[in-house]
Amino acid sequence: MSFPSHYAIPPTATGKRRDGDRTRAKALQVAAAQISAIGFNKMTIARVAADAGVSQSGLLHHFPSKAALLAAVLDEREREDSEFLFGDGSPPLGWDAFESLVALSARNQTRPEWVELFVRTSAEATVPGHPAHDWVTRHYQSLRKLAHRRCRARNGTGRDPAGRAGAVHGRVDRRLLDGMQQQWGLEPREISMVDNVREHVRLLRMTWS
Amino acid sequence: MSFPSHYAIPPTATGKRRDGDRTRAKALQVAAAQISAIGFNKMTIARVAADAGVSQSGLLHHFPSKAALLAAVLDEREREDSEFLFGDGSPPLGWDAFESLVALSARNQTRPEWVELFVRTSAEATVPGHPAHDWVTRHYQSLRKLAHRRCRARNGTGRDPAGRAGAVHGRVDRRLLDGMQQQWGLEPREISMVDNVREHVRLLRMTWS
DNA sequence: GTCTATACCTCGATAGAC
DNA sequence: GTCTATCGAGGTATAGAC
Repeated sequence: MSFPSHYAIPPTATGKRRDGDRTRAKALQVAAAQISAIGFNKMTIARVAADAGVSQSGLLHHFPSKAALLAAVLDEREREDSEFLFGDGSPPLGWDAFESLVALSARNQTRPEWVELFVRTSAEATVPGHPAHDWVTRHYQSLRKLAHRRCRARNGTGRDPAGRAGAVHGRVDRRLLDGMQQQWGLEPREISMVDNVREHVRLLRMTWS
Repeated sequence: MSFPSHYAIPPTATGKRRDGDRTRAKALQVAAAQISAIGFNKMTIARVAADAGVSQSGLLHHFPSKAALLAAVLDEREREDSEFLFGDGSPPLGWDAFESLVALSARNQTRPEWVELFVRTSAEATVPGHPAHDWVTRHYQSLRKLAHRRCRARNGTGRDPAGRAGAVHGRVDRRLLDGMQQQWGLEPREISMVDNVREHVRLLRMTWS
Protein backbone atom coordinates (compact mmCIF):
# COMPACT_ATOMS: atom_id res chain seq x y z
CA MET A 1 0.00 0.00 0.00
CA SER A 2 1.27 3.36 -0.97
CA PHE A 3 0.21 6.90 -0.22
CA PRO A 4 -1.14 9.14 -2.90
CA SER A 5 1.68 11.26 -4.26
CA HIS A 6 0.43 14.46 -2.70
CA TYR A 7 0.68 12.78 0.68
CA ALA A 8 4.26 11.73 0.12
CA ILE A 9 6.61 12.97 2.81
CA PRO A 10 8.63 15.76 1.24
CA PRO A 11 12.41 15.30 1.35
CA THR A 12 12.80 18.25 3.69
CA ALA A 13 10.86 16.47 6.40
CA THR A 14 13.01 13.34 6.29
CA GLY A 15 15.99 15.01 7.97
CA LYS A 16 18.06 14.22 4.91
CA ARG A 17 19.19 17.10 2.79
CA ARG A 18 17.77 17.59 -0.64
CA ASP A 19 20.11 17.62 -3.62
CA GLY A 20 19.54 21.32 -4.03
CA ASP A 21 20.74 22.00 -0.51
CA ARG A 22 23.90 20.06 -1.10
CA THR A 23 24.62 21.97 -4.28
CA ARG A 24 23.89 25.21 -2.53
CA ALA A 25 26.18 24.42 0.37
CA LYS A 26 28.97 23.30 -1.93
CA ALA A 27 28.62 26.47 -3.98
CA LEU A 28 28.87 28.62 -0.86
CA GLN A 29 32.01 26.79 0.18
CA VAL A 30 33.65 27.13 -3.23
CA ALA A 31 32.67 30.79 -3.55
CA ALA A 32 34.19 31.55 -0.16
CA ALA A 33 37.42 29.88 -1.25
CA GLN A 34 37.50 31.89 -4.45
CA ILE A 35 36.78 35.23 -2.81
CA SER A 36 39.41 34.41 -0.25
CA ALA A 37 41.99 33.61 -2.89
CA ILE A 38 41.40 36.26 -5.54
CA GLY A 39 38.60 38.52 -4.28
CA PHE A 40 35.01 38.96 -5.37
CA ASN A 41 35.83 41.13 -8.37
CA LYS A 42 38.11 38.55 -9.90
CA MET A 43 35.94 35.62 -8.96
CA THR A 44 33.87 34.24 -11.84
CA ILE A 45 30.64 32.37 -11.41
CA ALA A 46 31.79 30.06 -14.17
CA ARG A 47 34.71 28.94 -12.04
CA VAL A 48 32.56 28.60 -8.94
CA ALA A 49 30.10 26.48 -10.87
CA ALA A 50 32.84 24.27 -12.24
CA ASP A 51 34.47 23.73 -8.85
CA ALA A 52 31.10 23.01 -7.32
CA GLY A 53 30.45 20.38 -9.98
CA VAL A 54 27.48 22.13 -11.50
CA SER A 55 26.77 24.12 -14.62
CA GLN A 56 26.70 27.88 -14.56
CA SER A 57 22.95 27.91 -14.95
CA GLY A 58 22.62 25.35 -12.21
CA LEU A 59 24.48 27.66 -9.90
CA LEU A 60 22.42 30.67 -10.90
CA HIS A 61 19.30 28.72 -10.05
CA HIS A 62 20.27 28.89 -6.36
CA PHE A 63 21.77 32.39 -6.43
CA PRO A 64 20.10 34.62 -8.99
CA SER A 65 23.21 36.74 -9.47
CA LYS A 66 26.87 36.95 -8.59
CA ALA A 67 26.07 39.62 -6.03
CA ALA A 68 23.48 37.38 -4.38
CA LEU A 69 26.12 34.68 -4.02
CA LEU A 70 28.43 37.11 -2.25
CA ALA A 71 25.65 38.23 0.08
CA ALA A 72 24.91 34.63 1.02
CA VAL A 73 28.56 33.96 1.84
CA LEU A 74 28.87 37.07 3.99
CA ASP A 75 25.65 36.41 5.88
CA GLU A 76 26.71 32.86 6.64
CA ARG A 77 30.06 33.94 8.08
CA GLU A 78 28.53 36.78 10.05
CA ARG A 79 26.16 34.39 11.74
CA GLU A 80 29.07 32.17 12.77
CA ASP A 81 31.00 35.12 14.19
CA SER A 82 28.04 36.41 16.16
CA GLU A 83 27.61 33.04 17.80
CA PHE A 84 31.26 33.01 18.82
CA LEU A 85 31.21 36.52 20.29
CA PHE A 86 27.82 36.64 21.97
CA GLY A 87 26.54 33.11 21.84
CA ASP A 88 27.38 32.27 25.44
CA GLY A 89 26.07 35.37 27.15
CA SER A 90 26.52 39.11 27.14
CA PRO A 91 29.53 40.79 25.55
CA PRO A 92 32.64 41.09 27.77
CA LEU A 93 33.40 44.45 29.35
CA GLY A 94 36.45 46.33 30.60
CA TRP A 95 39.77 44.55 30.47
CA ASP A 96 38.04 41.29 29.68
CA ALA A 97 36.99 42.87 26.44
CA PHE A 98 40.58 43.55 25.49
CA GLU A 99 41.46 39.99 26.33
CA SER A 100 38.65 38.88 24.06
CA LEU A 101 40.64 40.46 21.25
CA VAL A 102 43.30 37.87 21.90
CA ALA A 103 40.69 35.14 21.78
CA LEU A 104 39.31 36.52 18.53
CA SER A 105 42.78 36.57 17.01
CA ALA A 106 43.38 33.01 18.09
CA ARG A 107 40.14 31.99 16.49
CA ASN A 108 40.90 33.85 13.29
CA GLN A 109 44.34 32.33 13.11
CA THR A 110 42.64 28.99 12.66
CA ARG A 111 40.49 30.40 9.88
CA PRO A 112 42.92 32.06 7.47
CA GLU A 113 40.45 31.71 4.65
CA TRP A 114 37.82 33.77 6.40
CA VAL A 115 40.38 36.42 7.32
CA GLU A 116 41.45 36.71 3.73
CA LEU A 117 37.88 36.82 2.52
CA PHE A 118 37.03 39.60 4.91
CA VAL A 119 40.15 41.64 4.17
CA ARG A 120 39.66 41.43 0.43
CA THR A 121 35.97 42.19 0.56
CA SER A 122 36.47 45.12 2.91
CA ALA A 123 39.04 46.60 0.58
CA GLU A 124 36.94 46.15 -2.54
CA ALA A 125 33.72 47.30 -0.92
CA THR A 126 35.18 50.70 -0.11
CA VAL A 127 34.05 51.85 -3.53
CA PRO A 128 30.38 52.83 -3.50
CA GLY A 129 28.26 50.61 -5.70
CA HIS A 130 30.15 47.47 -4.77
CA PRO A 131 27.70 44.68 -3.91
CA ALA A 132 29.17 44.41 -0.40
CA HIS A 133 29.42 48.13 0.30
CA ASP A 134 26.40 48.28 2.58
CA TRP A 135 27.28 45.03 4.32
CA VAL A 136 30.80 46.17 5.19
CA THR A 137 29.58 49.56 6.35
CA ARG A 138 27.06 47.94 8.66
CA HIS A 139 29.66 45.47 9.91
CA TYR A 140 32.08 48.23 10.91
CA GLN A 141 29.33 50.28 12.51
CA SER A 142 28.30 47.47 14.81
CA LEU A 143 31.93 46.81 15.73
CA ARG A 144 32.39 50.47 16.58
CA LYS A 145 29.31 50.48 18.78
CA LEU A 146 30.56 47.42 20.59
CA ALA A 147 33.95 49.05 21.19
CA HIS A 148 32.30 52.13 22.62
CA ARG A 149 30.24 50.10 25.05
CA ARG A 150 33.34 48.17 26.11
CA CYS A 151 35.38 51.27 26.74
CA ARG A 152 32.70 52.95 28.80
CA ALA A 153 32.30 49.97 31.09
CA ARG A 154 34.43 49.50 34.21
CA ASN A 155 35.63 46.51 36.11
CA GLY A 156 37.92 45.96 39.08
CA THR A 157 41.11 44.79 37.44
CA GLY A 158 42.51 48.15 36.37
CA ARG A 159 41.84 51.77 35.64
CA ASP A 160 39.09 52.66 33.27
CA PRO A 161 40.13 51.99 29.70
CA ALA A 162 37.87 54.84 28.70
CA GLY A 163 39.84 57.19 30.91
CA ARG A 164 42.38 59.15 28.95
CA ALA A 165 42.37 57.77 25.49
CA GLY A 166 39.78 55.05 25.54
CA ALA A 167 37.83 56.48 22.67
CA VAL A 168 40.92 56.48 20.54
CA HIS A 169 41.87 52.97 21.52
CA GLY A 170 38.60 51.41 20.59
CA ARG A 171 39.51 52.36 17.08
CA VAL A 172 43.21 51.73 17.27
CA ASP A 173 42.62 48.15 18.34
CA ARG A 174 40.48 47.37 15.38
CA ARG A 175 42.88 49.04 13.02
CA LEU A 176 45.73 47.06 14.43
CA LEU A 177 43.75 43.91 13.82
CA ASP A 178 42.82 44.94 10.31
CA GLY A 179 46.33 45.86 9.31
CA MET A 180 47.72 42.73 10.82
CA GLN A 181 45.24 40.54 9.07
CA GLN A 182 45.92 42.24 5.78
CA GLN A 183 49.62 41.69 6.06
CA TRP A 184 49.08 38.18 7.35
CA GLY A 185 47.72 37.36 3.94
CA LEU A 186 50.81 38.62 2.20
CA GLU A 187 53.40 36.87 4.41
CA PRO A 188 51.45 34.22 6.29
CA ARG A 189 54.38 32.24 7.66
CA GLU A 190 56.22 35.08 9.30
CA ILE A 191 53.57 36.32 11.66
CA SER A 192 51.70 35.11 14.67
CA MET A 193 48.65 37.28 14.96
CA VAL A 194 47.97 36.08 18.47
CA ASP A 195 51.45 37.01 19.69
CA ASN A 196 51.16 40.49 18.28
CA VAL A 197 47.76 41.17 19.75
CA ARG A 198 48.84 39.75 23.09
CA GLU A 199 51.85 42.05 23.07
CA HIS A 200 49.66 45.02 22.26
CA VAL A 201 47.26 44.24 25.12
CA ARG A 202 50.20 43.76 27.46
CA LEU A 203 51.42 47.23 26.58
CA LEU A 204 48.02 48.71 27.34
CA ARG A 205 47.91 46.94 30.69
CA MET A 206 51.35 48.20 31.66
CA THR A 207 50.33 51.70 30.83
CA TRP A 208 47.14 51.85 32.81
CA SER A 209 47.48 49.48 35.72
CA MET B 1 67.42 83.70 -43.29
CA SER B 2 66.46 80.28 -42.04
CA PHE B 3 68.32 77.19 -40.95
CA PRO B 4 68.13 73.97 -42.88
CA SER B 5 65.44 71.79 -41.36
CA HIS B 6 67.88 69.27 -39.91
CA TYR B 7 69.47 72.08 -37.94
CA ALA B 8 66.21 73.17 -36.45
CA ILE B 9 66.19 73.18 -32.66
CA PRO B 10 64.14 70.18 -31.56
CA PRO B 11 61.21 70.97 -29.22
CA THR B 12 62.89 69.14 -26.33
CA ALA B 13 65.73 71.59 -26.29
CA THR B 14 63.52 74.65 -26.02
CA GLY B 15 62.69 74.00 -22.37
CA LYS B 16 59.05 73.67 -23.32
CA ARG B 17 57.49 70.26 -22.93
CA ARG B 18 56.58 68.26 -25.96
CA ASP B 19 52.95 67.36 -26.52
CA GLY B 20 53.72 63.74 -25.81
CA ASP B 21 55.13 64.56 -22.41
CA ARG B 22 52.05 66.51 -21.49
CA THR B 23 49.78 63.66 -22.55
CA ARG B 24 51.90 61.21 -20.62
CA ALA B 25 51.87 63.28 -17.46
CA LYS B 26 48.14 63.83 -17.69
CA ALA B 27 47.58 60.12 -18.17
CA LEU B 28 49.65 59.29 -15.11
CA GLN B 29 47.64 61.74 -13.04
CA VAL B 30 44.30 60.42 -14.25
CA ALA B 31 45.37 56.81 -13.79
CA ALA B 32 46.43 57.50 -10.22
CA ALA B 33 43.06 59.07 -9.51
CA GLN B 34 41.25 56.06 -10.97
CA ILE B 35 43.30 53.47 -9.11
CA SER B 36 42.78 55.47 -5.96
CA ALA B 37 39.04 55.60 -6.45
CA ILE B 38 38.20 52.13 -7.72
CA GLY B 39 41.45 50.14 -7.81
CA PHE B 40 43.57 48.89 -10.68
CA ASN B 41 41.36 45.90 -11.45
CA LYS B 42 38.28 48.02 -11.98
CA MET B 43 40.12 50.80 -13.74
CA THR B 44 39.70 50.78 -17.52
CA ILE B 45 42.20 52.24 -19.92
CA ALA B 46 39.27 53.55 -21.94
CA ARG B 47 38.21 55.73 -19.01
CA VAL B 48 41.76 56.88 -18.35
CA ALA B 49 42.13 57.83 -21.99
CA ALA B 50 38.86 59.72 -22.00
CA ASP B 51 39.67 61.65 -18.83
CA ALA B 52 43.11 62.45 -20.17
CA GLY B 53 41.56 63.82 -23.32
CA VAL B 54 43.11 61.29 -25.65
CA SER B 55 41.97 58.23 -27.54
CA GLN B 56 42.60 54.75 -26.19
CA SER B 57 45.22 54.10 -28.82
CA GLY B 58 46.81 57.43 -28.08
CA LEU B 59 47.18 56.37 -24.47
CA LEU B 60 48.58 52.97 -25.39
CA HIS B 61 51.20 54.69 -27.46
CA HIS B 62 52.81 55.97 -24.25
CA PHE B 63 52.12 52.90 -22.12
CA PRO B 64 52.11 49.69 -24.12
CA SER B 65 49.73 47.96 -21.73
CA LYS B 66 47.51 48.54 -18.74
CA ALA B 67 50.11 46.90 -16.53
CA ALA B 68 52.80 49.24 -17.81
CA LEU B 69 50.62 52.19 -16.85
CA LEU B 70 50.31 50.88 -13.31
CA ALA B 71 54.05 50.33 -13.05
CA ALA B 72 54.71 53.89 -14.16
CA VAL B 73 52.34 55.27 -11.53
CA LEU B 74 53.88 53.21 -8.73
CA ASP B 75 57.44 54.08 -9.68
CA GLU B 76 56.62 57.77 -9.77
CA ARG B 77 55.11 57.71 -6.26
CA GLU B 78 57.88 55.59 -4.85
CA ARG B 79 60.44 58.10 -6.02
CA GLU B 80 58.54 60.88 -4.24
CA ASP B 81 58.37 58.91 -1.00
CA SER B 82 62.04 58.03 -1.03
CA GLU B 83 62.94 61.67 -1.35
CA PHE B 84 60.77 62.52 1.66
CA LEU B 85 62.21 59.78 3.88
CA PHE B 86 65.86 59.84 2.95
CA GLY B 87 66.28 62.92 0.81
CA ASP B 88 67.77 65.09 3.56
CA GLY B 89 70.26 62.65 5.05
CA SER B 90 70.41 59.24 6.66
CA PRO B 91 67.32 57.49 8.05
CA PRO B 92 66.36 58.38 11.64
CA LEU B 93 67.24 55.92 14.40
CA GLY B 94 65.91 54.97 17.85
CA TRP B 95 63.05 57.03 19.22
CA ASP B 96 63.47 59.54 16.44
CA ALA B 97 62.45 56.79 14.08
CA PHE B 98 59.18 56.27 15.92
CA GLU B 99 58.57 59.98 15.79
CA SER B 100 59.16 59.83 12.07
CA LEU B 101 56.08 57.64 11.91
CA VAL B 102 54.09 60.61 13.12
CA ALA B 103 55.67 62.74 10.42
CA LEU B 104 54.88 60.14 7.80
CA SER B 105 51.26 59.99 8.94
CA ALA B 106 51.01 63.75 8.80
CA ARG B 107 52.36 63.72 5.29
CA ASN B 108 50.03 60.96 4.21
CA GLN B 109 47.07 62.76 5.72
CA THR B 110 47.65 65.47 3.17
CA ARG B 111 47.74 62.91 0.35
CA PRO B 112 44.59 60.82 0.78
CA GLU B 113 44.67 59.86 -2.86
CA TRP B 114 48.07 58.25 -2.58
CA VAL B 115 47.06 56.42 0.60
CA GLU B 116 44.01 55.02 -1.11
CA LEU B 117 46.01 54.05 -4.17
CA PHE B 118 48.53 52.20 -2.06
CA VAL B 119 45.97 50.45 0.12
CA ARG B 120 43.97 49.25 -2.84
CA THR B 121 46.97 48.13 -4.82
CA SER B 122 48.47 46.31 -1.84
CA ALA B 123 45.23 44.42 -1.31
CA GLU B 124 44.83 43.47 -4.95
CA ALA B 125 48.47 42.56 -5.44
CA THR B 126 48.31 39.91 -2.76
CA VAL B 127 47.17 37.49 -5.41
CA PRO B 128 50.12 36.10 -7.37
CA GLY B 129 50.07 37.12 -10.99
CA HIS B 130 48.80 40.60 -10.28
CA PRO B 131 50.84 43.16 -12.22
CA ALA B 132 51.89 44.85 -8.97
CA HIS B 133 52.63 41.70 -7.01
CA ASP B 134 56.41 41.98 -7.27
CA TRP B 135 56.38 45.71 -6.67
CA VAL B 136 54.39 45.43 -3.45
CA THR B 137 56.51 42.54 -2.21
CA ARG B 138 59.67 44.54 -2.77
CA HIS B 139 58.14 47.60 -1.13
CA TYR B 140 57.28 45.71 2.06
CA GLN B 141 60.67 44.02 2.18
CA SER B 142 62.51 47.31 2.14
CA LEU B 143 60.21 48.70 4.83
CA ARG B 144 60.88 45.67 6.99
CA LYS B 145 64.63 46.06 6.60
CA LEU B 146 64.35 49.70 7.57
CA ALA B 147 62.34 48.83 10.67
CA HIS B 148 64.92 46.29 11.74
CA ARG B 149 67.74 48.77 11.41
CA ARG B 150 65.74 51.30 13.42
CA CYS B 151 65.01 48.91 16.23
CA ARG B 152 68.60 47.76 16.56
CA ALA B 153 69.91 51.28 16.86
CA ARG B 154 70.18 53.05 20.21
CA ASN B 155 70.08 56.65 21.27
CA GLY B 156 70.09 58.51 24.56
CA THR B 157 66.43 59.42 24.99
CA GLY B 158 65.13 56.12 26.34
CA ARG B 159 65.71 52.43 26.72
CA ASP B 160 66.43 50.42 23.63
CA PRO B 161 63.27 49.92 21.58
CA ALA B 162 64.76 46.63 20.45
CA GLY B 163 65.01 45.46 24.03
CA ARG B 164 62.08 43.31 24.97
CA ALA B 165 59.72 43.33 22.08
CA GLY B 166 61.38 45.53 19.51
CA ALA B 167 61.27 42.93 16.81
CA VAL B 168 57.55 42.58 17.26
CA HIS B 169 56.97 46.30 17.31
CA GLY B 170 58.71 46.98 14.06
CA ARG B 171 55.95 44.98 12.51
CA VAL B 172 53.14 46.11 14.77
CA ASP B 173 53.78 49.72 13.87
CA ARG B 174 53.47 49.13 10.20
CA ARG B 175 50.39 47.05 10.65
CA LEU B 176 48.81 49.76 12.71
CA LEU B 177 49.54 52.19 9.92
CA ASP B 178 48.21 49.86 7.27
CA GLY B 179 45.00 49.11 9.10
CA MET B 180 44.46 52.72 9.90
CA GLN B 181 44.99 53.81 6.35
CA GLN B 182 42.64 51.16 5.10
CA GLN B 183 39.90 52.25 7.43
CA TRP B 184 40.65 55.88 6.76
CA GLY B 185 39.44 55.28 3.25
CA LEU B 186 36.14 53.93 4.45
CA GLU B 187 35.32 56.67 6.96
CA PRO B 188 37.66 59.52 6.13
CA ARG B 189 35.99 62.21 8.17
CA GLU B 190 35.93 60.40 11.49
CA ILE B 191 39.60 59.71 11.90
CA SER B 192 42.77 61.66 12.39
CA MET B 193 45.58 59.36 11.45
CA VAL B 194 48.13 61.62 13.04
CA ASP B 195 46.35 61.63 16.39
CA ASN B 196 46.15 57.88 16.46
CA VAL B 197 49.78 57.32 15.60
CA ARG B 198 50.84 59.96 18.08
CA GLU B 199 48.83 58.22 20.80
CA HIS B 200 50.40 54.90 19.90
CA VAL B 201 53.92 56.30 20.10
CA ARG B 202 53.07 57.97 23.41
CA LEU B 203 52.05 54.60 24.80
CA LEU B 204 55.32 53.05 23.71
CA ARG B 205 57.28 55.86 25.34
CA MET B 206 55.41 55.51 28.64
CA THR B 207 56.13 51.81 28.66
CA TRP B 208 59.84 51.98 28.05
CA SER B 209 61.10 55.25 29.47
C1' DG C 1 16.98 21.33 -10.29
C1' DT C 2 19.95 20.88 -13.82
C1' DC C 3 21.30 21.09 -18.42
C1' DT C 4 22.85 23.29 -23.35
C1' DA C 5 22.90 27.14 -26.09
C1' DT C 6 23.30 31.73 -26.72
C1' DA C 7 22.53 36.69 -26.35
C1' DC C 8 24.85 40.58 -25.02
C1' DC C 9 28.26 43.23 -23.00
C1' DT C 10 32.84 45.15 -21.53
C1' DC C 11 37.47 45.35 -22.06
C1' DG C 12 42.48 45.06 -23.59
C1' DA C 13 45.07 45.20 -27.47
C1' DT C 14 46.21 45.49 -32.58
C1' DA C 15 46.18 47.29 -37.54
C1' DG C 16 46.86 50.79 -40.31
C1' DA C 17 45.77 55.61 -42.05
C1' DC C 18 47.06 60.43 -41.27
C1' DG D 1 51.75 61.06 -31.77
C1' DT D 2 47.20 60.57 -32.51
C1' DC D 3 43.32 58.88 -34.69
C1' DT D 4 39.30 55.30 -36.30
C1' DA D 5 38.05 50.73 -36.77
C1' DT D 6 38.01 46.22 -35.28
C1' DC D 7 39.29 41.79 -33.39
C1' DG D 8 38.98 38.39 -29.87
C1' DA D 9 38.77 36.94 -25.16
C1' DG D 10 36.24 36.55 -21.18
C1' DG D 11 32.29 37.60 -18.41
C1' DT D 12 27.10 37.82 -16.64
C1' DA D 13 22.77 36.56 -17.34
C1' DT D 14 18.68 34.55 -19.94
C1' DA D 15 15.83 31.13 -22.78
C1' DG D 16 14.01 27.02 -22.96
C1' DA D 17 14.39 21.81 -23.08
C1' DC D 18 14.61 17.79 -19.99
